[in-house]
Amino acid sequence: MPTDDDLRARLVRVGAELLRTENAGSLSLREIARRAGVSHGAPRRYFPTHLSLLSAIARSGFADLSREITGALALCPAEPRARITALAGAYVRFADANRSMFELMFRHDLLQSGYLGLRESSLPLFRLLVDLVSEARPDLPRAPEVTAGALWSALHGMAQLRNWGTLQLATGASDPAPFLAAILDAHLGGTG
Amino acid sequence: MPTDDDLRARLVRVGAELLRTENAGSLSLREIARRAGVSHGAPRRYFPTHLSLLSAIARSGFADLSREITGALALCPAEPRARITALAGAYVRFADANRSMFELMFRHDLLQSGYLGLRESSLPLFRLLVDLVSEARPDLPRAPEVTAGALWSALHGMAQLRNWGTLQLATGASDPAPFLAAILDAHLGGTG
DNA sequence: CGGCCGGGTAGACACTGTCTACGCTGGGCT
DNA sequence: AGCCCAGCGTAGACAGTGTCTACCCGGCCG
Repeated sequence: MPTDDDLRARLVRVGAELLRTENAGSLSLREIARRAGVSHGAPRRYFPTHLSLLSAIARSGFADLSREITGALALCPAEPRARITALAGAYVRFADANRSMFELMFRHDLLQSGYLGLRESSLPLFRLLVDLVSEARPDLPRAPEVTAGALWSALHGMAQLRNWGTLQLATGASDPAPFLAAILDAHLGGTG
Repeated sequence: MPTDDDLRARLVRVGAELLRTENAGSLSLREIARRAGVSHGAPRRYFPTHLSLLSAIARSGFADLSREITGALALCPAEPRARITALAGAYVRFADANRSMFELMFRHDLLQSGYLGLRESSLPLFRLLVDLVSEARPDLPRAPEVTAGALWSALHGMAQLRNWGTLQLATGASDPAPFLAAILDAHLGGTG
């Protein structure tokens, strides 16, 4: 239980923990400060504004997501299609397991998106996807960036709609697997 | 300029207008009341809580989206593939043109999603998409709900990622058309 | 005419984010 | 040694917010 590190990191960690029980809207600066055991003015030393603290928390969320994805890729065969499947599964699973964090991570109104290069946090993920796509299907008629962008859109939208509950309500299916399979098959072709 | 209708409708309209310049996070109850020319306690007569007012505003957003989509479908040939393309274009265009409203519409943390059947507001849209899909490709191996869900996920995710700016940043393309084409081709097959 | 009730006002309360002035504490310099 | 200062955190103020409550006023019905 590392409580002896610097306040900056502690605030981010406390915020991320709080995000597992509270929703993104109720992540108040003062509450984070309280749980971190400091006064409400203390965070200001490290984060000039509420939004910048939230941005740092979101950034830690991207790091977690990155970890989960690389973790899933580690224990999966080298075949590109299987790797894309693993990546997609990890993405959707993360969104399911960390609903509030996932929502915060893509809330540009809360996030002063330029701060700390937050928007860029997802670029490595995208590049990885581009590589996997062009490896899996070097024969695609479109640029791999386009296919990868479409694929990512589908993953992200599915995570979001599931997070909102609409997809389950509309289709009656709570298992994301069929949709994932449909998306991957559609963009990468068949089951091969 | 209808300012003579009841306060309930006026509040929703003022909120929607405000949402064209402010972002979803700063849609305060008191500000809406001010712009509507009433005291800060007045909305409470019609909306017991801030969230319920926001939900009503989001609902009006779904109505607008619905209008735009049916409008786009009206001036488009009866061929199903073309109609799906029109629907998709209208969806993404709406998200682009009404960024804050689009974001509010899918903010489950703000929206007490059960209120006024908000979640259900998107069901007709989905059913329409299911019908169009099964009409366009009656030979698909999967249930049309699955394909429609995957398609909707892709549309929605693309709108969201574009709203956030990531897709443009990652791919360098600001035109949604190639991605839309890729998505539609992937799920509906070729250009036929 | 009198009561009443829908619909709006105004003030209070706890809470928030931000700003500012103030302490403490430890380390480096003369 | 003595001092001073920068770094770090505290505490209070301020405007603004959502919610709650008491009040008020005008039009309606009996």
